[in-house]
This record gives sequence, structure tokens and C-alpha cells, in this order.
Amino acid sequence: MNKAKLRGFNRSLPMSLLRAREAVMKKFAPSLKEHNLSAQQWRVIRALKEEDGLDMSELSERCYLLMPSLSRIVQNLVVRGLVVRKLVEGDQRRSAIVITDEGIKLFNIIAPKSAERYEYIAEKFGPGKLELLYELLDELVEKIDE
Amino acid sequence: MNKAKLRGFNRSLPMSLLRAREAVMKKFAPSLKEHNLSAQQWRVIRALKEEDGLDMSELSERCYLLMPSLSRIVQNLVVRGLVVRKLVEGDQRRSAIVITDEGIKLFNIIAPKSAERYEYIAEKFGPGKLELLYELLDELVEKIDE
DNA sequence: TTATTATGCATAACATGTTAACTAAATTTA
DNA sequence: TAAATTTAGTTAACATGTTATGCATAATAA
Repeated sequence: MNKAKLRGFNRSLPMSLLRAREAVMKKFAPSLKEHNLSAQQWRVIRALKEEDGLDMSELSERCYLLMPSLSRIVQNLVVRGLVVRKLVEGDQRRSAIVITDEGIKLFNIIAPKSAERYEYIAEKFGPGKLELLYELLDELVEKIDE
Repeated sequence: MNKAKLRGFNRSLPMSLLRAREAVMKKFAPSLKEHNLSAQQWRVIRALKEEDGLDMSELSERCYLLMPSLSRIVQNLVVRGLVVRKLVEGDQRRSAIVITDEGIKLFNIIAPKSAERYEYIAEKFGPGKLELLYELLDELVEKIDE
């Protein structure tokens, strides 16, 4: 479906990246929506599962979320009992964000499905091409940021 | 800057695509912001410059904007006098969106700068790699949508 | 022709993206 | 030490993303 060659302005880098991202996200969305998680909320949980107790600034960098968005997202996750805030001794400005047992439980339910989807994509597309794509994307960012 | 190898979950397709897109967008943002245009508003204007008088559904597809977003965006552009709505004879549900002279004038101011930025990126990255990237992205979308 | 369904589009409601204040705590400077 | 500055984080305000709902007009079935 929708195989028509891209015309004019639609064949642009931002649009192509957007389309690719949306196509990929569609594969991951269902298992997240099942648990009422947005892609952004899921990013925060994964980041904390990888390294717990990060402060907001660290979390913001790792999840590629701006502070205002992250602030609201963490509030939401706190209300849902998936993470908690803890005081950082020695600096009253910071707060460490810690994943709860319930958060970990949720992670353990979703992560396998997510990995499965990822494997599916990698296989469909070809692992070699996938690696090549990563490298091109990294290099693009690198070259642009000069 | 920020050259640390991506760890863990940050090396994922959605994240890499997001980073690349943001890096690219940053190059185009300034000339748009100069005229108080968002990337989305600019997409609509470009689409209409390419083919005028599209209805909302067509515009939605070509700009990769969902109808609710597009609805608000067009309202904004109408207020600013950059486009107008015209009745479609034979179907009272549709409305044709038409770019105004002022809209065209704005396009003619921004488009050259935009093209310039694009050339810069293509040159920095390498035209061959850019073409390869396009092809990989297209193929990724194609393979995923099955 | 009337009832039903489909289409085109708008609005509602809420999460996120984005820029700009703003607060309080920590650090630096004078 | 007092004042200025920096840092970490929140809140405000508005545009957009996203799903659901509503509402006409059009097309179709009965």
C-alpha cells in the first residue's frame, strides 16, 4: 500500500525520518497501549531499569525529553506508583528518581514483547542493513552538529 | 560534543531516528522561526505551493499530519492570511485550501534559505550517503508495513 | 423515497513538544 | 560574609500529537 514514489517536498530528510520513525513506532505501540504507557513513559522506565536513581537532568538527556515534558511524565509515573522520588543528600535541589517494584514488574512484562518486535523488524529488514542504517544516522548527526 | 557511544536502550531505532530528525530540524528551524512558522505550518504551505486547492484529507496525507492537527493549523494560517478556504461545488462537506498571494510571497522568501540549508547538509554528509540513507529509510518503511 | 451507512471534517480532552518565566538551593565573586 | 551568579527543577502558555466523539452531507440499501 501507499507505494507511490514520493513527490516533491515529501522526499525530504525530515519527512523521510518522520515516516520511518512512525512506521517503527507502530510496531511497538500496541504492547505499550495495552498497559496505558506512552512511548515517552516507556523510555523513562527503561532508562531507570538500566540505571536507577538518576536525577531529572540525567534522565532528560538519556530519554531525549525536554525537562518540562519529563517533569510532567515523572509526576504521572509517581501517581501511578511506577517510580518514586527520593531526596539526594548534599543537594536539596535534586531528586533521585527510583523505579518501584511495581515499575519493575511492568517492565518485565513489556520488555520481552518489545524485544520480540525488534527482532522481527531486524529480521525483516536485514541485520546488516539495520547496522548500516544506524551508522548512517549516527554519522548524519555527527556531521550536522559542527 | 556528546560523542559518547550510545549505551543500552538509547541505541534503538526509534531513538536514532528521533535524534537524526532533531539534528536536521535544528538546521531549518531558524529561518522558519524568523517568520513565526512551525515546521508543520511550513509543510502545509509547501504542499499547497506544489499543488493548490487541496482538500483537508489530501493535505493531511501529503503533510503527514492527522486531521485534528491539520484542522487547527489551517485555522491558524487562515487567520494569518496565508491561505483561504473555498467551497467545493458538488460536495458541501469539502473545502479547498488555497494559498494566498501573501502565502506565496512568504514561501518565496523562505524556500531559498531552506534549499540552501539542505545543500549544506547534503554536502557535509555526502550526496551519495544521503541517497543511500533515503533508500534505506524507504525500504525500512516498506518492509515494516507488511 | 426513506432509512442506513459512509465520508469529510470539526471539536473535545488529554499527553507531549517548546520557549519563556520563575523559584529555590548551591556556588562563585567581591 | 553579602551579593551576584549558576544550577536544578517546576510552572505557564500555547502548538501539536492522538484517540474518541459529534455532526453535517453524500452515497447506498431497502
